[in-house]
Amino acid sequence: MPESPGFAHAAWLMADPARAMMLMALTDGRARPAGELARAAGITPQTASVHLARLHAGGLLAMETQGRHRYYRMAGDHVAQAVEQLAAIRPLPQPARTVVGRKGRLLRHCRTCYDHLAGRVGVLVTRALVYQGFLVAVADKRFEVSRSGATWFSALGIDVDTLRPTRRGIARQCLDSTEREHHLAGPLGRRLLESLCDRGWLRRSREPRVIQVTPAGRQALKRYLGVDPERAASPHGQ
Amino acid sequence: MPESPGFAHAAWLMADPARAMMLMALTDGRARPAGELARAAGITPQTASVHLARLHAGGLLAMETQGRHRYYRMAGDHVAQAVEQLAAIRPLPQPARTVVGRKGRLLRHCRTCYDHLAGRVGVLVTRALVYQGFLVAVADKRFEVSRSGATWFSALGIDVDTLRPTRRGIARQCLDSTEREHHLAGPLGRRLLESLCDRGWLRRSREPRVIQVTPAGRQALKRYLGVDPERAASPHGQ
DNA sequence: TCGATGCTTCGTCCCGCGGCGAACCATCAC
DNA sequence: GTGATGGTTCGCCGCGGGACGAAGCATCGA
Repeated sequence: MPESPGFAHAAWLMADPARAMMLMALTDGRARPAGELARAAGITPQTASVHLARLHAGGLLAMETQGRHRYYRMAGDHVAQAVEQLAAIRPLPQPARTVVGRKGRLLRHCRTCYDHLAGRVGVLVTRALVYQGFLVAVADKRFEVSRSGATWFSALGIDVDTLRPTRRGIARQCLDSTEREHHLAGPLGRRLLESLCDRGWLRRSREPRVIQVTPAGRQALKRYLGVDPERAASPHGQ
Repeated sequence: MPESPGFAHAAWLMADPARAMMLMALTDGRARPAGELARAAGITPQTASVHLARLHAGGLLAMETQGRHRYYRMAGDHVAQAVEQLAAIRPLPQPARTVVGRKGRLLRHCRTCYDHLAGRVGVLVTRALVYQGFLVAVADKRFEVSRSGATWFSALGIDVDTLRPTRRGIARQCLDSTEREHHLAGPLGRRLLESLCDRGWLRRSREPRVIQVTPAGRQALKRYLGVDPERAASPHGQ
């Protein structure tokens, strides 16, 4: 009668295709009503209701009632991070490589991960910030912001000192599921994405999670960070 | 016909109790033969064989054949990270929620964990020690004490060099059950708690496990570590 | 060569869980 | 009030997959 480890339950909740689809639809951090999630998962409302109740009881989703609607959202970024971490586990590559469509390429290139920047652009930006000494990777999957980093961020209108740190600090290392390298997450990551969008350097696409780099953004990334995502080589060479 | 997201498969592999037990047995990073894992999971060898093959194909485990034995180990650090991340997701404790009274709050705030400091204060102190570079989180759930750290501890009358290391070293990372973050354990953790009590900065309460921070202690924590536990944001405040 | 050991494959049983239709409950509009 | 809409609960069905016994395959020791 070996008791199953605690993580098995959370894993079980994520394992079902319908539940996984709903979690996927919530990766942007926004809250959605149950019906919309049912449609996103391709199941009937009553089935979705059971799933959502389980995800809620399991601590994966937070729920808020508004009138006759029930809005669900991720219970926290630790859940989103678990999803990302799981997505980084890839089955042994069988002979054929999967065909990636246009949308897949766009997502790989630049997307949001919960509430911050991810994909190749997210990784390149983070890598540059570390390379320039603005961020320092420290223990416990965190980043530390250096003095020069604080100055750099303030040039973007981000006052690092006024950011409210969460339990896990102000800047976290989040494993990018497609690039298999860390990108910037946490309050600072969220604020950075916000700021880049405000400046018109990045633009949210109509497709969920897809982010576009504007021409002005491309110039700015090159100038301020020496990053040119269009020309960067793919990380996983083969 | 929505295709289920990629992470669902990895989650499914972790969701089964037997597979979870085997993964658990491999969290130390060492390789173990199939039979031993079967025993650890409490299942027959033939059942374990199927599970292990799936975990291997799914990219969670690496396999190595030696003679008639087959050794399995974690496929990489990213798998262990995913397990940890999932373990951090806890179902919301419905009944206990309302029962968390004064004593519960006190325990959450500051308590002993076996022989060392835990709770919010324990985590904040540890976080500060890492942030200041006195402790460095290294592999195998250990902390290393830096040069500056040794100096800092000696100012508290703790001679790091004379501490008798156990099998797992002198300073361990212990996952805090309420804060979901590591705090300092091991001989150094024990000694630190002892020292803070001796100086009158902390005081054991009459209730078991509860620790009180004295006014002098609050001042000292702020001065020496920049930590003010009374003002720190609530851990589970979203 | 022969038996012992470690692991896998095959065949079979059966429980758990996801799915939907129908009915029920709550809120909003009028 | 009535009807409409969003969400949940109930009941039943079907299937996927996890369990083990038995048999098969490979390697080691003598």
